[in-house]
Amino acid sequence: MPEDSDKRPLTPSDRRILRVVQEEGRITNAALAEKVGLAASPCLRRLKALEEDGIVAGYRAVLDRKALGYAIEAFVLVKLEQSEPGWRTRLIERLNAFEEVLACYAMAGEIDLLIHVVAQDMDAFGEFSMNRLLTLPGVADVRSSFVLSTITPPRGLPIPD
Amino acid sequence: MPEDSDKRPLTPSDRRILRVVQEEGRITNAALAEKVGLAASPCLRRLKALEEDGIVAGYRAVLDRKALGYAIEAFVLVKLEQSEPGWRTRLIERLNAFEEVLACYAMAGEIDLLIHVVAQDMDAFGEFSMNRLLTLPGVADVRSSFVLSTITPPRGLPIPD
DNA sequence: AGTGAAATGACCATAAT
DNA sequence: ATTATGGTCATTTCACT
Repeated sequence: MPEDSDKRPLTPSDRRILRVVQEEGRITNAALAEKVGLAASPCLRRLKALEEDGIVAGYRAVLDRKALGYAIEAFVLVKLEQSEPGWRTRLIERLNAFEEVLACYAMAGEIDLLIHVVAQDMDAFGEFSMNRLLTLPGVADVRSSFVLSTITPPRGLPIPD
Repeated sequence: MPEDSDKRPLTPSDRRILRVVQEEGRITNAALAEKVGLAASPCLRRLKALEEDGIVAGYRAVLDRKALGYAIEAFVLVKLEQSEPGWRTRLIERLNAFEEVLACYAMAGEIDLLIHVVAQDMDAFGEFSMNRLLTLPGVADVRSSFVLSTITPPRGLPIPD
């Protein structure tokens, strides 16, 4: 039922625009136009169209995790119990309410959920994991894997030609 | 040895700015100033300072993965072999060269690397995983976990008061 | 191309140290 | 007094029609 509205094919200009704004989200339209080799006016129209179509879903500042005091970054692997219908909605709400959750994915296979998390320190992480995650209704087990270093920092999707 | 230069404490205004730009990275300075209750000029000065200090590391447009034709999103768990010094640098280079890698983390514990990946379809994913990842020198084993749905879409860090 | 809005920098005010 | 904050205004640049 959720249908991909209309997949207008991307023009080469669109692709160039996407490549740039994915890396420099706050670039001015004037500078963007120059980079992609368009005049300002058509460049802005294309960017707006990409936003309109949801291809550009939004813009975010990327903040420095450590500078903000989050020493711990981890991925938490969650197994769920077989449970009543409706668990999903409630669980999503509860998870989204945890500020330390950066992202959460429902997965195929052994692990049911993969949760990307930050915490100020190990104590805070332990409190989150033990007292808040594990006690959620439907959660059977949690296992945590800690990030030692970021080899490839989060970056954009490839934009094929 | 890379030391956190100077941790200027964040003012309440800084925090408000960070909360906003993390969600609306392309907001105009004028609108940002209004939202955080500052005049345009000091607001811009603070934002620039936050960028200067690396607290704001950059800005990115968030693109729609499916709209761009990536049906597959997965996390690949990699185990490495004991290997010669210098493996790390070479491996990082090789990994970064793969466009389908959205992020890659060195992890503590059983799994050595966690790689966030997209692919157009299963064929493309298989080709990447089998022919390109697994054949990298030093890679002992890869296991893939596929994303079924995104429960909490990637969002910003919590900014405490 | 033109008009209104935004960005940017020079300068001032106030308060806390 | 110095430092750190915010404000006002004038000029340049940009967004958008």
